[in-house]
Amino acid sequence: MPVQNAEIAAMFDQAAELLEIQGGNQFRVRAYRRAARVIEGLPESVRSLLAAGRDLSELPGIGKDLAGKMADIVKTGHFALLDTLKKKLRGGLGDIAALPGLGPKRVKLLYDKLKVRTREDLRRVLKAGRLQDVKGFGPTIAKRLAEALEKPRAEKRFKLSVAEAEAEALVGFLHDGGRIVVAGSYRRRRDTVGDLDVLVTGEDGAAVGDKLLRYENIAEVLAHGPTRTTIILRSGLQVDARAVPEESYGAALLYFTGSKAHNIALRALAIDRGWKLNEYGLFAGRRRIAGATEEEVYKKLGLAFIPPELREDRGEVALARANQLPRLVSLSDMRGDLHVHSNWTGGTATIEAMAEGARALGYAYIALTDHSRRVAMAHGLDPARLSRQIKEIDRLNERLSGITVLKGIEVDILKDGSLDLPDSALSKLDVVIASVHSYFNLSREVQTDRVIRAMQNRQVSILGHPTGRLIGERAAYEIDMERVIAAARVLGCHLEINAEPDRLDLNDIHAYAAKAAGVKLAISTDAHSVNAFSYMRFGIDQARRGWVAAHDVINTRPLGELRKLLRR
DNA sequence: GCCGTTTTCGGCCCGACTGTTTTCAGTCG
Repeated sequence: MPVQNAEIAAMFDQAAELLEIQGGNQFRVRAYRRAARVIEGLPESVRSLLAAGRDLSELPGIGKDLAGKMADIVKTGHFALLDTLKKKLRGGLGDIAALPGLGPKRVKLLYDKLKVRTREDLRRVLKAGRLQDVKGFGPTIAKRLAEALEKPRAEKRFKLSVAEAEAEALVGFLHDGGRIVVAGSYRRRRDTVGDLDVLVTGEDGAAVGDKLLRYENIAEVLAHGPTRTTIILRSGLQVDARAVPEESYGAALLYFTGSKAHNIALRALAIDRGWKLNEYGLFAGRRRIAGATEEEVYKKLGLAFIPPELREDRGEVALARANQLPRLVSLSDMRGDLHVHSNWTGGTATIEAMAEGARALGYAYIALTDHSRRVAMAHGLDPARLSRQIKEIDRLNERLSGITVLKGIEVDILKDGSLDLPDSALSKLDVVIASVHSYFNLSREVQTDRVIRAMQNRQVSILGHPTGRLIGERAAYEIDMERVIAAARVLGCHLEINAEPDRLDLNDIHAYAAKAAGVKLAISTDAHSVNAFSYMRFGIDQARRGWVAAHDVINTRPLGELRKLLRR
């Protein structure tokens, strides 16, 4: 089992935490954390970068030392420094460091004074009332820790679509004529959101916080000051509301949107010029030289405007400086939806209703891609029903104007990589999506071979939801996406970004890798109802996060061009 | 531990809020 990037990142994060607790150099700690973020965001595995002879120290935030450590980890599966750190602390302290109010200093104190290492240890000293003996621990912290220990350890992230519903309700409640915007990872359109960062402008910041406290869905108030209020909603979603004066709006939006790494990169640019950047503006000495808008701040720093989806410190700052940012795909570029179901196989609407719904959105075409027979639950199509459906679509197209319904199928990839319908049936279609809906737990190698074999069938135009993940419910199946992308490029097969908000599959990183490899993408909703066409925006979000431009996406093309791209 | 249009040493983002303080350290984002 090769070491995954996520595992290397986790090792670096753990090492950072333990170094911090031991009072190590804070900048060394930060270096490990930054490296972890960089590794997580890599479109290729560290293993294959090494195999290709690439110099890891060329990656941002990775120097000679960390490059060597990454190579060691890939080679041995172990991170020697982490093992040493753990040994020093008798197995590590990560268990309690995640508790609210416990940072590195207090964790160290607890260990030094009371030998507390685990949640169990902490529970014991709390019960014995020994926490008061330690300087810096008062009754309030003790109470909060006791409460946190009772709660399940849910560090939960919320699906973007769920966070969006919460955010829209909250903004509706808070809206008061002034500016109000939800920033943070929500504005960067990450596929999951940990909390909502709400920014408001106005003279009376305290009034906004006060109003927030009257919101009906509050479970808990964590902090409430004159400019900042933090609450937890009943859903468990945390909300940080921050009020700033109008002239600081842009700087505050920038700061609150993040990512943290992106902000640090911008602040470093400011320092280079002898300036200071904070949430109130860009300052030369005490003079504010920018801050009312984000555009203004970027311009002063010598950068093109960077769309929020790109602000992950993955090279966007350098490209903005060279004015070479990609022109990202947007919803208005989309001319059709290539993954659409009807009531023939489990959808809620007729083919005609889906076509009408798509036309109302301004689309020029949809591909009707119902399930194949293997998906018995949805009454998937066999060759005979597929033939009938084809005839129905032909008749429909004669009647319809302003939209074309392409004939398609979402054909199941069987266990051995063969397809659920014979070529004789598939060859009558305009669009064939091949998807995995079974045998999720094959080994990485077998699963990858299976999917690539399916793509080798020249009838297949698109690989559907390529990793099979359901956010928060089912992890992606084991699959070597680098091999899949390489095969897609050679075979001329397209990859799907499935925009269904539970899927968002490919994710942003894989989309970036596909684009970088020259593989074209289809962004499609997998709609089972007319309303579900609106999911397209979530797919666009992830594509934009993956630096995808309109010309990288096949369903931005006019129908004639699309037809050529679908032929292999 | 990283990094460089003040380059191989000496910097490294910045402010709000809380609790425990008696002027501020720790945590958090």
